[in-house]
Amino acid sequence: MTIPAPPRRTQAQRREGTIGALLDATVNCLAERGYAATSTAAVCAEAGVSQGALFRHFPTRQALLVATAEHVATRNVETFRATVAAEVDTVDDVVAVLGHLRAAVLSPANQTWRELLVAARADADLRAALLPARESLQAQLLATAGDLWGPRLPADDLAAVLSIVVNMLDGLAFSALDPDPTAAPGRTVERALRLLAEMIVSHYPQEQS
Amino acid sequence: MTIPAPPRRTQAQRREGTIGALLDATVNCLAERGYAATSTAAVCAEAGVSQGALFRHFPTRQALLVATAEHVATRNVETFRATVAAEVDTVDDVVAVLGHLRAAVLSPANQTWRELLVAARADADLRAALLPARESLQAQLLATAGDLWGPRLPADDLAAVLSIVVNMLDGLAFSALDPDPTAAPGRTVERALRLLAEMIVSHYPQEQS
DNA sequence: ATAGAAAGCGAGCGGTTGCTATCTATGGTA
DNA sequence: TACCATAGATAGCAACCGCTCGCTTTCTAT
Repeated sequence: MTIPAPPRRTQAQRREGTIGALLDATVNCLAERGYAATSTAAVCAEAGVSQGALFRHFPTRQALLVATAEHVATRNVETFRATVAAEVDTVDDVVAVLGHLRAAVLSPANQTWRELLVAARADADLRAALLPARESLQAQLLATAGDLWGPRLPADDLAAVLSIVVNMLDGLAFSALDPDPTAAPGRTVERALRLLAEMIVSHYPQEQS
Repeated sequence: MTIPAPPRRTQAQRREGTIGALLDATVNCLAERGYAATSTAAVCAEAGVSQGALFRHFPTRQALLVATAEHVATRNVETFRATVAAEVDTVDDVVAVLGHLRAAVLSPANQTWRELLVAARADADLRAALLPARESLQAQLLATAGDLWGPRLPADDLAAVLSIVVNMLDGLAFSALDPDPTAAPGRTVERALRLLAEMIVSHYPQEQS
């Protein structure tokens, strides 16, 4: 009948725990319900934490969102890095990479990032906070792509190809109205990705090995 | 000292006038301040109309936004149609068309459409209202592109190319953090557009005339 | 053991939101 | 003219928002 002894945690552990829960909850809320519906109350409910706890660690809602942005930015970099860790020679290889990238772009972390991006358009402070994270993300993405394609094409062209690919995938994700965008809305997306792969490979033929 | 005689307007004219003013005001609010800041009060202030007038013609805020979506959808079709009304033979021609398309995508009407797109992700009713408009828009876009490129490449490939182009431009617009995305954030966007044009032209060489 | 600091809680405050109820003004109709 | 339906204006309501404040609980240092 006795209440089980609560686990003993140091203050830093408690702090880190609730902050982590709040950040994860914010990511979930943003990805599932969108920016407007991500109220402090909703985040606290999802995190299993009171509002007082939230405002102890984040002075304002905006601060929480900025912290969440930086949180998912690092996650996204890791995801991308893990996604393109493959050899690319044939068209099918490129198609496979594009498919994996597409799945990564549709992940909750990237969904959250996108939600924050559009919100930043109407919020100068959030925009200022997102800019460096975005540049760092792009730089790391470029470096990762360089490891894969470096010898195959000049650096400027690599940035251009990357811009085409990621912006297309982002545009696809932004404009997706269906709850599951990978479901069959016609094959034109798959066809477009394969066409893009063919164009890239034929425009930059592999070095003779 | 007498108040100048108010112009005599029929009821239908009054109705149409305020509805038009409300729709235009909603487009402006969405494009400039974003979805969340587009409150009924803000729209009414921008339109120079009372809230009572708004709720007479639109039973709910959502209905206003849905009507606005259909409003800008037709506008966007016209814009696109006017944008691609050019001959395309050389790479420079394609680059020019892509540039015009980019400008069109960054226009307020398309900005509004994008704002509604992301809002629809968290709003089933708005999503249901946007779906047919989106399909119609895509179909008309495809038809227009067919007039330009029809003899040059098979229909399936045309849809794929179109998907690549518009999704890339959309992604570019969505991810733009700067107030003026056309300003010089490096030349990589221009480079990417030119590269894309080269790829398209070389992949689908023009028919011998 | 005890005092102080940090973490967490939840009631509540001012402000804004979408929307309604009530009233007046205006155009159509006999 | 008299009458009515429609259009528009104004005031205000209930709900929700971000955020604050006083309080209790939990860890740390002496």
